[in-house]
Amino acid sequence: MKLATWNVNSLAVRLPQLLAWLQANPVDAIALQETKLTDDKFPAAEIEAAGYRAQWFGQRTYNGVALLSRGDVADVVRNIPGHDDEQARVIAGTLGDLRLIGAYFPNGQAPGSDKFAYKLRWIEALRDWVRSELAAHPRLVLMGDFNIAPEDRDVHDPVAWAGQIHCTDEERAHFRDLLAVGLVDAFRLFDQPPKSWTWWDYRNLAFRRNQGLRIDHVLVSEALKPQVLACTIDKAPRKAERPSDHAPVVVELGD
DNA sequence: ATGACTCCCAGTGGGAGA
Repeated sequence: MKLATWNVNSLAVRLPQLLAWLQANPVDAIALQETKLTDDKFPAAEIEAAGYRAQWFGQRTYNGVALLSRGDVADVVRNIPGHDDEQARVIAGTLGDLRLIGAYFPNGQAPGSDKFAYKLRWIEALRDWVRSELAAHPRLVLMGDFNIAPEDRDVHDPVAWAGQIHCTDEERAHFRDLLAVGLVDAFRLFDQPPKSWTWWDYRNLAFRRNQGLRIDHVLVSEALKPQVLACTIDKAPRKAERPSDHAPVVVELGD
């Protein structure tokens, strides 16, 4: 079984690339972030024609998430129950005996800003909810754009990024608190090439220079950890014409 | 270097992203 997460930075723009990627990488499920579409504009027909069922939850201009899967998902949840939020950032569903949660974490803009405070509160609410989800669903995957580079080795220039958004001690502590509910970073279960990133700035020839951050993650529950066979970043879509600034992350689970 | 690019909604510019 293969799962993926990809911040597409506008599904309206990236739909052809998504469909091509799914044809080349027929994963069992994929979580999408930054669809930037109201629900009435979601391209459900095109996605169904490509062989995927879809659940979606969006809004105009910003945010928006979706969960695509080969089979039907059950018990779909949109956003964090009990956490009032105008922003469409979470979609969850159960595929077989796997609980899948796709999330688009707030950017946070700058340490000390209102958006930064919102980011931290949002992560705390997510953590509390994921803890309860884990109790009900031991086989759980939390994947998406976390907007956090967990360690310095996830940053192309840790000195320049020190204390900057995505790299602050507070964000990293919140990431560790999330792991502490019983999750593990699937990417770090394996030896990985140095300078592995999932996002590269559109500016500065950042992709060509491989100047990026690893901010998109797949976290698996302790119960799933023994079944993780591989976790990789697919840089190919970042080389396309009009790419998203993020690359997909793919995880393979054994039986 | 308070830059750079891309997307969106706007409307011939500006906010946000990361």
